[in-house]
Amino acid sequence: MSEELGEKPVTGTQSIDRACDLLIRVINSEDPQTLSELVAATGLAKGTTSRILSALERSGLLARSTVGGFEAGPVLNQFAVRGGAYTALIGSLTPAMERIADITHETVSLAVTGHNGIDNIAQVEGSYLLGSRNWVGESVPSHCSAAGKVLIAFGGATVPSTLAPRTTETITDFALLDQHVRKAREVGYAVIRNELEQGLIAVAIPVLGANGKAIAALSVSGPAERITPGDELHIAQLMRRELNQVQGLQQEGAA
Amino acid sequence: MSEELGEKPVTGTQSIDRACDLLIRVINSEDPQTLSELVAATGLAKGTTSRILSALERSGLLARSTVGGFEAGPVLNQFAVRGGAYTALIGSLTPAMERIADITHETVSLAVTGHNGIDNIAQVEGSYLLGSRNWVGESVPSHCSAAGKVLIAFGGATVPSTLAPRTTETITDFALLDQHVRKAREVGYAVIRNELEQGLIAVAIPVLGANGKAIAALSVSGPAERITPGDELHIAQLMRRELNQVQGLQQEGAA
DNA sequence: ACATAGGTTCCAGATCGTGAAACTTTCTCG
DNA sequence: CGAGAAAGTTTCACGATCTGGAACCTATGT
Repeated sequence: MSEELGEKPVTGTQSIDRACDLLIRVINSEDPQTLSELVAATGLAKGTTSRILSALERSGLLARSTVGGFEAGPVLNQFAVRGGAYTALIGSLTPAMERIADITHETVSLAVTGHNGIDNIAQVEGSYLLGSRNWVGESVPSHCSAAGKVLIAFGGATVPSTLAPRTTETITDFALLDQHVRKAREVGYAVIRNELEQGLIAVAIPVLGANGKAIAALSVSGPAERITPGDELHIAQLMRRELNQVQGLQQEGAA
Repeated sequence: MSEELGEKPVTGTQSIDRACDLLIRVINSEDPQTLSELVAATGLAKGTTSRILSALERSGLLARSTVGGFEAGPVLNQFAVRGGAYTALIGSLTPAMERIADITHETVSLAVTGHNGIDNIAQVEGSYLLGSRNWVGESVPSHCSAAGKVLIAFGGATVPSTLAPRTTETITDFALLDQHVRKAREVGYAVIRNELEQGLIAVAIPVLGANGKAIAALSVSGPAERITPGDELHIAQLMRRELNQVQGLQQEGAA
């Protein structure tokens, strides 16, 4: 999903690249992945795939599920219970997110720049029945996410190499995206209206780290019926206010 | 740490094995690991190590820390926020663990069989000041852990290939370990007294899965001054009683 | 018992990874 | 500020290592 022309070929790691690809496919899958599924998905030879998976299993990164197929192994699950790098950040911002959710009644999300787009790492539900579902652990392209736009605007992410459309209103033009990014840098927040999904509005502000660059983005999202263009500034200001109250703590979350 | 004589050589994955080793070293380290440190630790050539780490970084499994050195990358951190495989198990048993801690005032731990020994995946502190520190995310050898003994006894782990001593009382004799394991299977719980650390006593019972095998172990641990041999049965019975109350939920945790 | 799908092992061949050294970049300290 | 060292990256020829097809297992279902 990121092999663009002009990229240097990168040589000397074929087998490792394949192993990484397999590993990531498995750990990003909800269900255990069987050898055959992985062979089909990657196009590798069956023997090769089997050998690589066995190596990953031997190291404890993967394990065979009792129901058949591969899943994350003890080494990774153990890593997960230790918490990972985002826990400090999430911990410091959760109270602010809860207050924002209380006031707006909308879903509040925390996102960081991931390996392939913007990763949602925490979420607090609003009280409305109609709201964003829980997408913690999922990624979205940066150009059609409010969090993505502010992260780009404040040095926390780079412009993606392609602007794939998600709706008819998704920004697919680099110049237009640049305009939105400049605007975000100017006003301190970014918005998406129907750009990720029809009817979905989101407003995001950057969470700035010690070096002045965005390390994360805080966002409020809800349906177009409830969040009007006139609400955007108000929501952004609310988020900024709440975020400022934990500004001291926020720094630890950086790194 | 597990290359014993008699193991089949396993060929065809040298580079992948090296990559896994590097990856695991990095994610199991508290601090970012620099290239030089990893070169020194693994004995690999500098160029080779650099190339492998670059590949792991490219895939998002590792990332370069802002302070220098490698740390877990976005792909793994994202995996961690999704929770990993143990969350269901931990969630279902936490209430029971809290009640046990309330009654005994001692530290209660939950452990599973890991890739290299017994992994502690959850812990509830007792009220005593003197107690086990938090060792969630750490592993201990199965032969000197109460959890390890019951896991072996109830089919949830295998006897390690070597019995390394941790104290003068650590079991280093396979026959003696077998006696302890049989005893555990007979009475339904296992104990360590000074075998992991001088003065540390622990009592563990198995958490049985759908197939009748142990999927985890619940344990209470504290200093020898407080947990006398006479208390062991009592503690085991208490744990069993509390565990039985969530028996229905427990099954989901299997897998 | 047979057939089928899913998975593992084998093997010869050449592709791919290796390591030493050269090179570049980033610190460190006089 | 500049020299020197330390840390990291790239290069390249060589041959060890990985590859993929096919044979070989082994469950599972009919």
